[in-house]
Amino acid sequence: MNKKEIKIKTPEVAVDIVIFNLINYKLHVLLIKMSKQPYLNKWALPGGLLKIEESLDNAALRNLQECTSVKDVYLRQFYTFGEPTRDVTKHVVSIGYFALLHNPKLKIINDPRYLDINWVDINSLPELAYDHEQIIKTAIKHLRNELEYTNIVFKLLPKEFTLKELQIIHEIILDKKLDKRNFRKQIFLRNIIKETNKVRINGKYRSRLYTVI
Amino acid sequence: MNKKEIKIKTPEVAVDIVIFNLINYKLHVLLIKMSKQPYLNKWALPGGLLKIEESLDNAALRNLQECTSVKDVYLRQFYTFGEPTRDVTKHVVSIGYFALLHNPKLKIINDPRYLDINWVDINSLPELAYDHEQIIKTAIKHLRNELEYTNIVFKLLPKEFTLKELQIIHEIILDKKLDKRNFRKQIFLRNIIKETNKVRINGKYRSRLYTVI
DNA sequence: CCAAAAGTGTTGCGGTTACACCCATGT
DNA sequence: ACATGGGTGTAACCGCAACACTTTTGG
Repeated sequence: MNKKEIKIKTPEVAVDIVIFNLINYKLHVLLIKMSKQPYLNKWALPGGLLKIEESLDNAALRNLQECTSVKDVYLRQFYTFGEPTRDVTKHVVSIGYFALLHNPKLKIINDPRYLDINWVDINSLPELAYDHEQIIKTAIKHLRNELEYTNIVFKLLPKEFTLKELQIIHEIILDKKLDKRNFRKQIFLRNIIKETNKVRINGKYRSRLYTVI
Repeated sequence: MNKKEIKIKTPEVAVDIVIFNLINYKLHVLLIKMSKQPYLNKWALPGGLLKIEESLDNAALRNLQECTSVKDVYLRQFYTFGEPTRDVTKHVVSIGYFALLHNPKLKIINDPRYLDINWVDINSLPELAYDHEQIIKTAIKHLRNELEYTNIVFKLLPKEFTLKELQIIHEIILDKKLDKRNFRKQIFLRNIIKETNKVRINGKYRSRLYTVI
């Protein structure tokens, strides 16, 4: 008698994490390559089943930390995906989280479920396992929406950043060009950053560094 | 050998529905009284376990229709609650939905889980089972938020309504007084309602009825 | 004639947008 | 000297908020 024969069929619960990171002024997400059928060699989001007596936020953080070494991370639930067909093998309801962080170290993969791990530009996603493309698209919408109400964008930047960088991130997430002077006016008006006395030297150009208040 | 002994412990999945309705110009939610320990005689939200191979939206609609007779209903997922302690007996992850409707017929209760069913003013909630108070509070926040972006508020009104009624709903949900002239200007500007040639007579007063475009 | 609700416009302010030139520096 | 990016201010416009009186009608 093995487990499968006696298992009572109920939907299972998982979390999937859309981990955003900015590389070369492009928004990337962390993907892992799967080691098992039916999604062998397909890319997918990090994630996994919720453990009994574990909170959703914990499960998200745990799965995040299996891939990256991070301390201060913005991690937020944004939507739950439950179509019975989203996983071809069984019915799994997945709670979507997105994370914002800045160039974290990736951990060596020691998870047998994963063959590889990589940052992928959100504009050049490969074919993804499950409904993970939809999850990423939905995450981007929520990220865009939150940008307008919160200061989460700083989580994608290093401690010290230039105004140009800050503007570019806004442009990427909102997917439109912004006016330099209006952008700076607005930022200063909101009183959320302050000058440092440092300057970033980039070739012959130098620009002032700022930091979050 | 019974089921309990061989059951593999995993979190279960449920949906809970916050059904909003407007009664006497007050926002109400539908609550049911529970028939079983440990929440015997406690009020709770309608809801129930997700069936295998059932979509979340379907589960929400099914549970909604067990209580009310509705055709056109606005039903929307807003957040997922998964604290292991939210149900004292087992670990249930619950996907929260809210529904907007106008004075639906309540069905006779034929669900053995329910002793009673009732509309309750959101400002005089009794002590609730599980974390349902938190779920309702969260639903109200999301309702308020959506009000600013969408036209969902009409789902709480009859087909034909007065501008006064429309304004009152906005005031209730936003929890603040609005200026009559500004409100009407805005509504007309948005081009979302049109005049009917009917008039509501209320005692000695009469006001024009409008309908959604 | 008085009380109560319906209905109707204008003005001012504040925030957003549009827009162009100078500076510093490395080649 | 010139090419490139960094940095800065003003004017027009639009949406939002504040605000009060007239009309109707039942008692």
